[in-house]
Amino acid sequence: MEINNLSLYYTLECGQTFRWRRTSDCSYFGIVEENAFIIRQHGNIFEITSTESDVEEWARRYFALDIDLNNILLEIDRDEHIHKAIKSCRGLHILRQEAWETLASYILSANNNIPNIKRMVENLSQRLGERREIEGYSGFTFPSPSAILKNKDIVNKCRLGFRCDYLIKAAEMIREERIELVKISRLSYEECREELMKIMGVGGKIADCVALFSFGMYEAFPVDVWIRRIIRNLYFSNNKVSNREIRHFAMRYFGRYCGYAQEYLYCHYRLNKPEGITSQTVEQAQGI
DNA sequence: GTCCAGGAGTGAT
DNA sequence: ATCACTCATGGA
Repeated sequence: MEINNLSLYYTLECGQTFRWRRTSDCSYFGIVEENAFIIRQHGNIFEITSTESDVEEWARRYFALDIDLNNILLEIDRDEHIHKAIKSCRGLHILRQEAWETLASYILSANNNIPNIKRMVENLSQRLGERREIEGYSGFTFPSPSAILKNKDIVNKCRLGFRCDYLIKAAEMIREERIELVKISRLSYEECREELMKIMGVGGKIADCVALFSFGMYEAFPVDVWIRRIIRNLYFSNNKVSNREIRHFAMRYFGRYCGYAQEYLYCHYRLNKPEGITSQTVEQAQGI
């Protein structure tokens, strides 16, 4: 299918999802909900192979192709810093990911790094998810709350550290319907954030990640150590400033699509200056 | 051995 | 409200 202005590299490797693997020929293999996918990009032509029947409909939803990305980027393009990030991460879309997996993954992200988060998510999936295969690649679905609760002993062996209890308590809240993610997704952003923060192990940052990366609430601005550094450096002359102040500043400064500003800044400052990824690799992965 | 990683809970002030 | 401390794990 033809999709304009979508970069698989920036979209799948900017850190919003932990479930995609770049293959040797720079296509991507991943499991999303119940299905396995392989996506190949040649410029603006995307070849999607999947166990899912309607891949075009899936892609429209998952990559949020209904949004007007150019208009969003125009609105957040406030100065030369963000302008540079927008230009360098061309084609980065914020995904609409499944809510439970997103919540669980970001609970595991606390005081953790991306390779280790990926390892933990993969560990859980291998042990408690269902196997899916496509074109010789295989992976596992992310375990449901009930699958996790039926196998707490196995969860305890997944090396989740202090986050293990948080994950199990969150799964209990979901199963007991004390938290209903579908309902929460329909609330206003502020109410949504408040509800998510009732979950043990979910503070403001993780609530914002779920709101942004699952519910498409672009007014959310998650503040992690990297975005904190970036904002402090670019807009506060490295002066002392709290995470709350950073968040309020960014929401006011970038406006209703500040979540996109957050992701472009994060991606630009992390992914475009990576160790181990040469610019050549980047270009290959971009499908140039 | 030390420091850091897409933080959050707890308790003291 | 804001601080300091702690939490388990793996990599540099």
